[in-house]
Amino acid sequence: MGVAHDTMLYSYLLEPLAGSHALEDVVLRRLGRKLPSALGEAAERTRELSALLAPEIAREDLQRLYEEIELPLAAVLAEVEAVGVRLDPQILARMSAEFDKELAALTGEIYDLAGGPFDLDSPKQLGEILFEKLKLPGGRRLKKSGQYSTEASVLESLAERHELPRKIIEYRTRAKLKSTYIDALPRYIHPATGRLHTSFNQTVARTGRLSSSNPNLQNIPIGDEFGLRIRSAVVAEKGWLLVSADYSQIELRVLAHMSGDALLIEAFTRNEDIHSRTAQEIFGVPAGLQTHEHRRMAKAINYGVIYGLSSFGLAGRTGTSKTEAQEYIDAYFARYGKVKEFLGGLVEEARRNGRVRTLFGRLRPIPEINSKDVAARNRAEREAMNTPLQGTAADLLKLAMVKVQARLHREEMHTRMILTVHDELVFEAPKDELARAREIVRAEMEGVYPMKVPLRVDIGVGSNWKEAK
DNA sequence: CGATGGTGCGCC
DNA sequence: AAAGGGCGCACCATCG
Ligand SMILES: Nc1ccn([C@H]2C[C@H](O)[C@@H](COP(=O)(O)OP(=O)(O)OP(=O)(O)O)O2)c(=O)n1
Ligand SMILES: [Mg+2]
Ligand SMILES: [Mg+2]
Repeated sequence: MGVAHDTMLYSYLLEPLAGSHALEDVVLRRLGRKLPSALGEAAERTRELSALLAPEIAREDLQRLYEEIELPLAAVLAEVEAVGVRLDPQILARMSAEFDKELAALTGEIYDLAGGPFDLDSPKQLGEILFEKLKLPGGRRLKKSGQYSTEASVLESLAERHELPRKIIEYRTRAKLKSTYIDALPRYIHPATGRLHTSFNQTVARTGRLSSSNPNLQNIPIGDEFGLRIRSAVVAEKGWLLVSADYSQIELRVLAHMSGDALLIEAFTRNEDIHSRTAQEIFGVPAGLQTHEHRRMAKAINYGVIYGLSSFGLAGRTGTSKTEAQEYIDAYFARYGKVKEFLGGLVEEARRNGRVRTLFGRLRPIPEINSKDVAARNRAEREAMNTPLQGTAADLLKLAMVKVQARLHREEMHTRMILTVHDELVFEAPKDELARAREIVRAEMEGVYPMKVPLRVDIGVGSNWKEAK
């Protein structure tokens, strides 16, 4: 027997902002009573709940999203979680010892520079040392706690006045990698399978994205050499290979489709790389000479500008003046005229309906859109601009997951899906199935849903995740 | 002692 | 952080 009504998915689709969609909470919220502990009565309440929610799903036009995407996806996710990923604990064990030494040395240097020991993991203590004891300039106060801000960008701005801030940044970066990944991940290896089994949460993100927890495998480092080493610890079984398939410039392509902007559509029809072009424009580096870091920063700028980055924010990130930043933003939207119109239309839609939808009809309420609090309202406008694009990209990947998995099953392949990261799927394939697996993945992902622009997927293969990307 | 809030930061 | 969006986790500080 299959599943007919999934109240958790119903609830999430109807109220994506709700904090919980656990049966107990949904019964309380929607039926106004406590879920009985007696199983027979609990079953009655559950049936009553599904009878309430199913027609609402239909009224809100969420039926196809539920039947064709979310419900079949739940089964796919269960499989992906059960398969798990292999981790090479030796790579991380070596790094742990290495980081121990490095962190100890950094700690000593920092105490010397600070004129005494303190808790390096305490931003509160660090702030007092920097701005009171050492009397460094600035000292912006945080809103909620009144503490001094000690985040990396603040420390960076202090770096020319004192050696300490750089050391702190170095310490923080190393400590973060060690505590969150190097030491934490091996503890999650399941004794029975010898693999890592994350949870992919289907009812958490307000835009329709999936999230991953315990452990989170959607934020495995990639940034610098150490990050790459950590990523290389996610490995394929002997005789198998990892295949990574990541949509190229996905939300930009979604934007091109939804806005209908001719120039953006033409760019993708010509197979151009907008991130790389932005890198060239901002840093003056031609495509051939760009590092991953260049493209990554350019990507952040592209999405930042689209989703409401201010001239202040852009100037802070690029080091240019606020005036120049504003000129860049203006030029950006002047170039893509219909993009500006389209984003404005989303804000209008939110004002009118109190909510926005993705291409597939997924809903997100924007409750603060008419707020009198300027900050809250501005934030709501940015949410209204972001959600249809981020959410449509999520819908596309979810649909692709369902299709790819169906195809792998239908063709009785041994290739298995092991990870999903927003616009990327990772598979583990037996070496002799590799070519076929690649074909299937590319075909199903690129053909998932025909759009005004082609969808492109970058596919890589390797014995570990770093190599495959 | 555990829960909660805040800060900071890893990724997309 | 006043002003890209979306997450989860580690750690400190504080509260009850
Ligand atoms: N700083 C960032 C990075 C990513 N994203 C969103 C938009 C991207 O489309 C999506 C997927 O992230 P990718 O890193 O895969 O970015 P792209 O798909 O745009 O580029 P690429 O061609 O490198 O895959 O996540 C974002 O909003 N802000
Ligand atoms: Mg991508
Ligand atoms: Mg990606």
